[in-house]
This record gives sequence, C-alpha cells and structure tokens, in this order.
Amino acid sequence: MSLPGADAPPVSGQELALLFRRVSRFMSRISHRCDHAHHAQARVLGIVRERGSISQAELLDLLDVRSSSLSELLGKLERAGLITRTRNEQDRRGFLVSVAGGEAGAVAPGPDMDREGAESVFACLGEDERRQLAGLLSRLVETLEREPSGLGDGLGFGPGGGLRRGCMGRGRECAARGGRPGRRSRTE
Amino acid sequence: MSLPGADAPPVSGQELALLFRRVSRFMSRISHRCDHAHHAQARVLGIVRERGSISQAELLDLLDVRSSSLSELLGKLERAGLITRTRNEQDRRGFLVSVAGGEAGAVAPGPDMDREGAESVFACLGEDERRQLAGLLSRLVETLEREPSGLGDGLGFGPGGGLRRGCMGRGRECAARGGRPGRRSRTE
DNA sequence: TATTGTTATACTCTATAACTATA
DNA sequence: TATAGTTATAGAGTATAACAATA
Repeated sequence: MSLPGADAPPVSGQELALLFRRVSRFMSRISHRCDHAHHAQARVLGIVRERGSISQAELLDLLDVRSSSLSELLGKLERAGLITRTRNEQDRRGFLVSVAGGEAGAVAPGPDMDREGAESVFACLGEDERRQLAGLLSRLVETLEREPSGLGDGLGFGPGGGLRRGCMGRGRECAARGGRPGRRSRTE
Repeated sequence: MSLPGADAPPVSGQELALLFRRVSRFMSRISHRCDHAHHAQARVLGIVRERGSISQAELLDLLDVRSSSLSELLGKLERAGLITRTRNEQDRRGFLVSVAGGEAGAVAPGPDMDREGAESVFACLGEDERRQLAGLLSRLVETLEREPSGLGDGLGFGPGGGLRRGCMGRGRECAARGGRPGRRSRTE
C-alpha cells in the first residue's frame, strides 16, 4: 500500500465538523475582526465590489438570507457611504446595488478583506491541495443542496419540543404559518 | 497526465471560502434549526454529554468564547433543565458542568444532533475522502493557529477606522485598553 | 494580587409579520 | 394577485467592563 494513511482510522463526521468549525472561526475572525461582527456586511460589500453592481434580488440569492435581513445590511452599508441603491427603471420595484461612487465604496474604508482574508486562510495549501479541497467541498454542497431536507423532522430542541420549522427551501419568505407576530416560535 | 484535474484552473482562496461558507451554513442549519439559532447551546450540550462532566474553564477553552458568553449559554441551558452546575469543592471558585440528572439532560429534549447532524452532512464522502478532507483541514487549522496574527493590523472597517482590536490570543479576557464601558469601539 | 465566574449593557445578524409600491 | 423591498419587533450569540468570590 503506497497510499498515505490508507489504513488510518476512519474519520467521523463529528471530527470533520469540528475541524470545519475551527477553520470557519478563523475565516470569520480574519474576514473582519475578532469574530463575526460585521462579517455579513463585509460579505455583501465583497460581492458588490466584485460585480460592480447587482440587483438586490440576486444578492438575496447569493447570500441566502431573508429580504428583511438584507434590507438591514444594505441600509447600514448605505448609511456608511459604502454603497448606493438606485431604482431599476425597467422594473421600478427593484433596486440596483453598487459601490458608492468615487471615494468611500471603491477604495476607502472597507478593504477587500473578503479576498485578502480568504487568500491568507488558504495560503498554506498548494494548487493541487486547493483543487482537492474544492472538489470535496463541491461534492458536499451539491449533495446537501439536492437533498429535499434530508433529516426527517425529529430535531426538536428545548422542552416542549415545538419547533414548527418551515425553513430550507423557501416559498416566498419561508411562510411558516402559525406563531405569533414578531416571534420565532419558542425561544431561549 | 493521469492525475484527475491536474491541469485544471487554479482555485482561489475566495472560491474556497465561498464553498466553505456554504457547507458551514448547511452544518449550522442541520445542527439545529433554520440557521444559527441555538447552535452554540447545542455545541455546549454536545461537549458536556461527551465528557459527562467538565469544568467551566475547560469548556471555555474548547469553545473559545469569553467567559461572559459561556455564562449566558450555561445559564440558558441550566434554566432549560439540560445541565447542572456544581461547585468544585477543591477549588471553590470553579464549577463543574454536567448533564442534568435523569430525564432532561441525558435523553430528553436536545437529541444528539451535533453527532447525527455532523454525520448526515458528511455522509456523501467515502472513508478515503474523509481522511483527505480531515488532512487538509488539519493543515489549515495548525497553520492558522501557529500564526501569531498573520495579517498585520490594517483591517480597519467602517469610517473613522478606529477598531482598536485586542483579540486573538487573549490575555485575561482580551484586555483591550481604551474604549468606553459596554461598547466595542464604534459600530454599525 | 490572580483566577474564576457573573451581571449589565451593547451590538451584529437573522428571523417573522405586516406593510408599501410596483407589475 | 404576485413580486420586490421596507419597517417593526424579537431573540441568539458574542463582546467589553465592572464586579464578586475564592485562592
């Protein structure tokens, strides 16, 4: 056997998950600050910069959050002078998000840390390793996206075991029927 | 050339980061609910269950959060009847965290989703692939942990570019000198 | 004094629900 | 009616700072 580690002990999903979390944690920290603060804003800004300008709807898909969450993020970035929103004149319901003209958005405050940070995290991997990792991760993503839900429904957490759930595969903003205004279901 | 994808285009750090985030997202959702809600509690509970009982200090190291954050988490789990905290009689400053006796903690509400969820996420990978992935991730973690900080200091985000920073490698709870009580530095 | 943990406060991110404007 | 987005409200997670108890 010349394959390295061919008869090594098997790796559990939990071990992988742990490793994953640790790397994620580094990504988050590096991506912006200590931990997760502003992380989402940085991500949005990174995408907008890459695209130059992008419809809010498309942004919604890329980020995979609710429109209300995106609204808030964009509001902050706009107030900070980093992006601008202009109405799409073809379909006046939508907006086009772009980097703020001239100074602020394009160069100034938020550096391209989403790119630089990402590079620095994976800097220790060679080209082949990157391809390997990308291949494995792609497989995971594809598989997970294909699965309709994959896990049955018995994930109830917390006493009372309510948990309604209505996520993953959204139909017009999730649309969980039941539950009182402004609340998720049952918390703590 | 017989190596698969040997002359494929190189993979950027950003691409890897994106893949990473997507998988993380699935892990989070599966790990508990829709997104990240209760995720941290589930993680704590998972660790406590695995160990049977564990000192709060050790838990702190494993989770890599501030003691105040852990305090809050443990408070919620304790109020939910999932864990108990007992004083360490040898050193009465510390607590020992354990699964709540009998019903609640050990079996009842929070299933072992940290384990089941993790397995389900990585189910599509064979043994060799798991080892491969684990190897790559371990390399990343080790490298990132070795680096003293790795990124210089010029990550200022937001206008004003304050950002003090005093994280990563904590000396008695971060100890960021400067900054007003209860505030981080400058927000939005 | 140093260590261990708690409490008060603040802030990001995300969600649901209800709403407005446009198609 | 359906789609695109906003606003109000709520709650999780995490942080800093100040404090209490123990060593």
